[in-house]
Parts: sequence; structure tokens; C-alpha cells
Amino acid sequence: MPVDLELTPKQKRPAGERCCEPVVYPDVERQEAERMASIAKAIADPVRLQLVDVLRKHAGKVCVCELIPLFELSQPTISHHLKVLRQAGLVASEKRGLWVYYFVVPGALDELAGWLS
Amino acid sequence: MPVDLELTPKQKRPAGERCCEPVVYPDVERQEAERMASIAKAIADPVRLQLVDVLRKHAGKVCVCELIPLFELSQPTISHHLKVLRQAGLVASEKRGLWVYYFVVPGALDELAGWLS
DNA sequence: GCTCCAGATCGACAGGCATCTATTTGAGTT
DNA sequence: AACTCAAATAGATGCCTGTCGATCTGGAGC
Repeated sequence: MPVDLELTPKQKRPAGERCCEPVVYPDVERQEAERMASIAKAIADPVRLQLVDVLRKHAGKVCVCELIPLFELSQPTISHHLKVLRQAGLVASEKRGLWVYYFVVPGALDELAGWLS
Repeated sequence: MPVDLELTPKQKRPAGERCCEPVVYPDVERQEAERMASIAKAIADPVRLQLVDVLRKHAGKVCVCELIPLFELSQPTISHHLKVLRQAGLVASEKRGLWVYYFVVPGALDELAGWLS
């Protein structure tokens, strides 16, 4: 995403005319925006948002086999969504015997939550 | 997105065995999840996130011509991103003479912000 | 009317994504 | 070793999305 935050000089405008306030620029830097956007992207799917919701509300760690029947989706699809969440750093997993337990990474949502509020 | 929140019966498991807690389900209903996911999707792009950031931090309304030079992107691309934000109900616009002014719709981020915190 | 400018829309293209079925992996169990 | 089961991976498919250049729209001013 080629975003440039070095403010490029304002476009020429008819002499003495402005359409609004002088110059406006984001408080949030590009890197920060990219980080938060990637978190937002991870929860930008209803299934993933609900997965995170379940994991958050449930204090402990939750087994994948408990998550699958919550949705009318195939096991690989749920596995895929969990992978997306893992790669975004939002959740992590731990294998115990045959089963794999997922949990929300503490603080992972904080930056975005802070910006939104 | 075919998400079913009617909890489907748990899968069969070897008698007397469970991998974890009985049953877990989301606090957030499907409709709610879809609404919040669509908001998340709108800010799931660094450019759009920064656009919202500018509009939020800047109390008043901001002219499109002020937004364009903030990014190294073509005018149609910025226009497209603003349209996405508009369709998500996150921003609104108002035409005054030649120029179009955008602003954040009050409260539009509240539901998602609340869930995240 | 004609011209000029700001912004939106159109059409195209490349890359990304959600979903599926089929298969593989890896840990227990017999 | 052979079998079973949970979860991950692979590969395919159809749709969605970010970007661009070109064009359209509609208000201002001559």
C-alpha cells in the first residue's frame, strides 16, 4: 500500500483561494496505520470476529473442536481463519495431546482499541 | 458469509471424553458480528484508516482537495476509498459550491470501539 | 452559451481472499 | 506396526478489492 506521509506540497489553487483550512494531516503515521489496519483486517470477517469474541469471553484456552461446531463451515475453513488470526498476532495456540487450544494474545487489540476510542 | 449461530449439536466424541470445557459460544450474535466486521473492513486499509484519522482529529469538515495531497495516490483512488467509507456509514459528505467536504459520522465507530475495549 | 475546475464514475487489470474437497501430519491407542 | 482421530496443509475455484487512466458531471464564472 503506497501511502506517503511526507506531506506533499499542496496543489496549486487559484490565487488567494482556499477551499478550506490550510493543511490537514494525520496524527497516525504510516507504519502505525499499517499495523492497525492489519489488525482490523483480521477481524474484518464475521467468522473471525466471532472466533475472537469466543476466545476473549472465555477466560481460558479453547479447543478447536469446540469452535468448529459453532459455525456451519468446514473444518479446514475454520482452521484457515484461525491461521489468519494467528498470523495477525491476535491469537496463539498450544498443542496438548491430540487437541489444540487457542487463546487471545493479551494486549493484541489494545492499539486499535485505543485509537478507536 | 454463511455463519450459523444456532449452535449445532456437538460432534460425537469417544464416550466420556471431552477435550475441554462443555460448550462455548459467542456473546456476539451473527448480525452484530457482521455489522462490526463491515466497520472493521472499512478501516482495514491503511489509507482509509488515515483518512478517518484526519477527519476525526480535525473537528470540522475537510475538503477532498485537502485529502488528496496527503497520499501518493491518484484522485480516483482517494475518491474510491472515500466511497467505501461512505458506504460503510463511517463518513458523510456535503457539497458546498465546487468543493466537497467530508466528516466522520458521529457514533459510527462506537459499537466496534466498545466491543474492542 | 462556453470554459474551467473538483470530484465521481467507468472499465480494466492484477492480486487477494473465503470456501470447498482431498490429503497429510502427528499424537494416542490397541 | 497398524489404526484412529484432531488439526493443518494443498490445490482449485469464483468472487472481491486496490489501483490506474480516461471520461463524465455539475457548479462557477466569463
